[in-house]
Amino acid sequence: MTNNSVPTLDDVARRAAVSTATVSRCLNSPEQVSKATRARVDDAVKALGYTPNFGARVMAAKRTNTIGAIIPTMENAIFARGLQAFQDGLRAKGYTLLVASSSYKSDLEEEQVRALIARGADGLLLIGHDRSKTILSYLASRNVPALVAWAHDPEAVLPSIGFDNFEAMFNLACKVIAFGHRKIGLISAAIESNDRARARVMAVRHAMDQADISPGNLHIIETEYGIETGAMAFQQLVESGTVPTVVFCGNDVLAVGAMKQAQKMGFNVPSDISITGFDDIEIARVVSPELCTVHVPHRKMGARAADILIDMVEGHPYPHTTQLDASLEIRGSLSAAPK
Amino acid sequence: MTNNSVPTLDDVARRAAVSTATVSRCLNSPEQVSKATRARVDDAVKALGYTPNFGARVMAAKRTNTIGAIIPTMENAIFARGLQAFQDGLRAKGYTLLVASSSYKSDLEEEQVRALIARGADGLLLIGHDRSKTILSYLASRNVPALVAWAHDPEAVLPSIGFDNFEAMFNLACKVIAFGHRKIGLISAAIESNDRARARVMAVRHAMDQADISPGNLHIIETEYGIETGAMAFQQLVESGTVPTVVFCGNDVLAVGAMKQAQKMGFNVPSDISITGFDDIEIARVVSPELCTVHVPHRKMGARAADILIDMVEGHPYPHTTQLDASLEIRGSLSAAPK
DNA sequence: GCGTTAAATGTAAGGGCTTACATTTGGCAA
DNA sequence: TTGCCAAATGTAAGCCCTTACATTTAACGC
Repeated sequence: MTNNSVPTLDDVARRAAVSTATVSRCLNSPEQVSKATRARVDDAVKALGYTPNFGARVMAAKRTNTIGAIIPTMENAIFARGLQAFQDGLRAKGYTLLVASSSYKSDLEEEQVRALIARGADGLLLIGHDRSKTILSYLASRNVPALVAWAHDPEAVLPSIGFDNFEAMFNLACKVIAFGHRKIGLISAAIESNDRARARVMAVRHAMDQADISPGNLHIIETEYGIETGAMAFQQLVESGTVPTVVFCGNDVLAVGAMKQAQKMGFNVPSDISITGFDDIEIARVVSPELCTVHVPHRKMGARAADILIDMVEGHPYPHTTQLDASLEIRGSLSAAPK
Repeated sequence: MTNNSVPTLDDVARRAAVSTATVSRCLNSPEQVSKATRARVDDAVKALGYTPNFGARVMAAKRTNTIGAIIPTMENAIFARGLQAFQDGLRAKGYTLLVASSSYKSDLEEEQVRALIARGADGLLLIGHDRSKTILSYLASRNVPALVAWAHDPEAVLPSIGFDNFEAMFNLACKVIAFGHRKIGLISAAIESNDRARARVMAVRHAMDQADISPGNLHIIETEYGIETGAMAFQQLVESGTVPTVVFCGNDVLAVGAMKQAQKMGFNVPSDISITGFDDIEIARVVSPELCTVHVPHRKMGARAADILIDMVEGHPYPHTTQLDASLEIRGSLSAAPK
């Protein structure tokens, strides 16, 4: 480079005594360039410390090799883990991940969708099916493929990969009911605009219905995500009336909070109160008793999501929905209902 | 737009009957445009569903409003939490976060640095000071400001925000030694190219030295990050010779693994063996006994890091190093050494 | 050595935006 | 009314790549 600024394709071309087109080809489809030339160009690239200008590249090629992901929060281990696998999958195929978080707020999510697309995301990973028509039509109009993860709904417009939240929770609930539980507490994440949480609640209701347990025996508390909030919710649950014999929790974090609080309040888990979670993150095995929960294959989901989304972006065929199995993990925090 | 493709500035300009320059100004410095015109342009933007083309914008403006962060892994709650705060801070000032993870590998980190810069990151957040000269000079040559977090070293080339890993661990070690412990185990993350881990190990050594405890009384096991690996490391430690009365762990996750394993092997924590962690993530309070650890202000660090990095990027003055306090959390997993 | 063809390389046209500079407009003092 | 100046707006030059198309080179069979 003649001056002290960042080198461009032109500088490389000049130094290697070839045209810019050849340099570009060296970088993008080396097989089209003769060995000798390629070597010369590579040397020049190295000597100048050249890195292609992203903006220019995007403009010229109309592709960014960037995939955006919008998750509710990075602080939930479940998303972090899935996302790590997702990123590894993307990296393996030359894509970069752009992450944004919506804090479980749908207007924020909408903003993030726009931001990511504005930045040229070739495709988007979203969590759950709940979102406004606005977003959907925006996605459609911009022609950006989007994949929904952590949910499974063959009916939905967007393709998805995930497990059946309803079914998984339903299975758990049936199991719990078979253990003799009739007075049931449920600590859930906010249900509005969170189809996963909603499905889980509905599943418990449905299982109770099938077992002829009056809906009046179900007490639901909605709260934010967190150990603390789980603990508070448990306390509220207990103080607000009859003590349940089992408390379903929308996820492991809430469950751990609930369990801690139960123990603090003098209940024995599980002989006084059983507690169940959802997700099977590491913390589930760390508490004692170990948390009975639903195992979700986060990593697998992330990895597969990467493959599918890339197929979508590159125009290859892909499955509209991919269902993974979520399995019950019956552990110490669940036992028969006290007499 | 005349055809069915994505609308451009030109389309907006035409529809609002102004020049492209005016539209651009409306978007970037609205105060330069008269109210009436602005309204007209805004309408056109909305009507067309216009979103600026990122690539073009980057090319023309040479700024991306993007900050890159390279963390070892998203799966460690400590980074996830700090990063969430970091992102919130960036968002508040109109920046977007680009995340990459290096899996604790320095060559991978180097690759990611290049990738992020190639994508136009205006600034970079890195973890820890350990990295090759290559990276440093690359950063310098590209003129991209970088801030180091989770570490504090006034001597280092790169500005940093964090706490003094050595001092924090030293304080903890002194406390532990004051409890009468002499046979000491240490489970650490890999030390090579991880200055935080190294500082923590050195701190224990130093504290022992000061207390005239022979270095022979220290047994160190290096292992990867994870609950499982922590458990295995503990087992290895115990089986490889004299049983220590205390086991320092490089972080909470390892510590939890170690504690679980200790209990599984029939040790009582803390009366047989004390165990300490580092980070004070949620899990530390979930295990029983609660984990004695060092509290690190992750969120604060993330938030401050965002502010500082933006100042760097925008050319404002900023502190070369910012030290935060890491405080001891003496909890149940630490007690006096057994007689 | 010639023609034919494939491989290698070059030429140059965008791509959508920002911004320096040029021009127009409108308000206001004289 | 005129002239001046600031505010508002317009014009057009890049920014740095990729790629369609054009051209040159090399290889090969005869």
